[in-house]
Amino acid sequence: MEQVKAGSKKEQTRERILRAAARAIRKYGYEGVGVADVMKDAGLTHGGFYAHFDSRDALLAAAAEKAGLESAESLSRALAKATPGDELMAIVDMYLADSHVTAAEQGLGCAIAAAGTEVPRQCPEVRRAVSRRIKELIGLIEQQLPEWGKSAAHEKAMSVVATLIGALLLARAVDDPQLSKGIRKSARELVRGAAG
Amino acid sequence: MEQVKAGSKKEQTRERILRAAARAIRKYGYEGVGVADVMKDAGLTHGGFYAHFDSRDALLAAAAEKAGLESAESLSRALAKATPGDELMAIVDMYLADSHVTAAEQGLGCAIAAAGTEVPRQCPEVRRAVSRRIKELIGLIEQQLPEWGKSAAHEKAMSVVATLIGALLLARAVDDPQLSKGIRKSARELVRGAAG
DNA sequence: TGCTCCATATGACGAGTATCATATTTTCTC
DNA sequence: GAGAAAATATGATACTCGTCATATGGAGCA
Repeated sequence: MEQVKAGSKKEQTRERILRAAARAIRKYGYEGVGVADVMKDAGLTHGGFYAHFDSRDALLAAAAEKAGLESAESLSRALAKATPGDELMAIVDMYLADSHVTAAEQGLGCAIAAAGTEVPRQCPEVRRAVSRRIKELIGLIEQQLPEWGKSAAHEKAMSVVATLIGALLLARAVDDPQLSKGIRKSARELVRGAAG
Repeated sequence: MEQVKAGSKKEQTRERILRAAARAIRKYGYEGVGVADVMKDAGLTHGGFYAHFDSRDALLAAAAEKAGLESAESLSRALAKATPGDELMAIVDMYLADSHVTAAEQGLGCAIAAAGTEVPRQCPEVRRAVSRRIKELIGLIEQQLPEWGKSAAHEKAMSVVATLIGALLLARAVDDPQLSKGIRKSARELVRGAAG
């Protein structure tokens, strides 16, 4: 793929396609991302797609990266607004909120909880992007656990991320709203106990 | 769909199709289950499929149920072999073992960790089957937490299941084997701390 | 052995897919 | 404003998918 000047028209279009693809991943999963639909969502027709990406897989990899960046930004915003000393639970409460359960339907929220089980079947580029994103997420949680040593904080952060993602996955999967709420509440308590 | 006599030839064939479909869900996810491939895997040709199931969705729902039953049996076997008093950690260690990370590639292991993020997009029958299966799993863990009261055990069980599934999802998604192992180890410690 | 019925196979249809060659429109430069 | 270059649209190809109508085969019974 050739070089594209920053800020050029083509670059802006590429960005629109990428945003649409990131939305599609959260809404429909990796397998559900169709070139034609993404292009339509970006306000374009399907044919021009290959002027921007070498293949559908290349799009998926770039979109996975994009989705990760968007989520990290969202977490950083929540962190900035949190009351000092309570940053971890602010993240947890945001992640396990009702609105995050339904967010995927609108193409918003955590892409790992929305399509994570498809990642092992994706091309290496996607897997690499997602792995990077997961490490970032762990690092972000790790920084909110200052009372433990660096190594212990890292250990705890990994399990906290696992609990959050697992809880959101289950909360979205079950068709019983009360169970969905119960799962998230209990995950919150588990994290609080482990971090407090 | 008409009634089928138990033990009849047709029933046996239906069972073969179902097993093949359950394998396919774990290998390729719900969206990756194709009627033709499943039939071929069951040793049949694609056309005869509709003599056994009304639609692909009906197959998915039945296969989700089947996959849940298979996993429950597997857990029960592990439970029977565990040393008394250590049942919970026996389950945890089996669930987070190296072999379970790679199991999906062979169509084995937990279907929720293999295709759970696709469940919200499936038909109501699939969602119902999966919800039932999740409740069973929570109940099974709950029974291994006798030192807590019934209500507290249920609370804890939900978060334990979330942690296990989240950890396995992440361990399968990342392309760094060391990180995969670290995530599972830390999840194990979190569960041990919460249950011990 | 011959007939009937159940189970499975063959083959086809229409819709949707990724991909690409080519045409058209838009944008920029002189 | 005219011509050049970039960006996007049109249309086609080859393929896969779920679904179904119909044909074939084989088992059990007379």
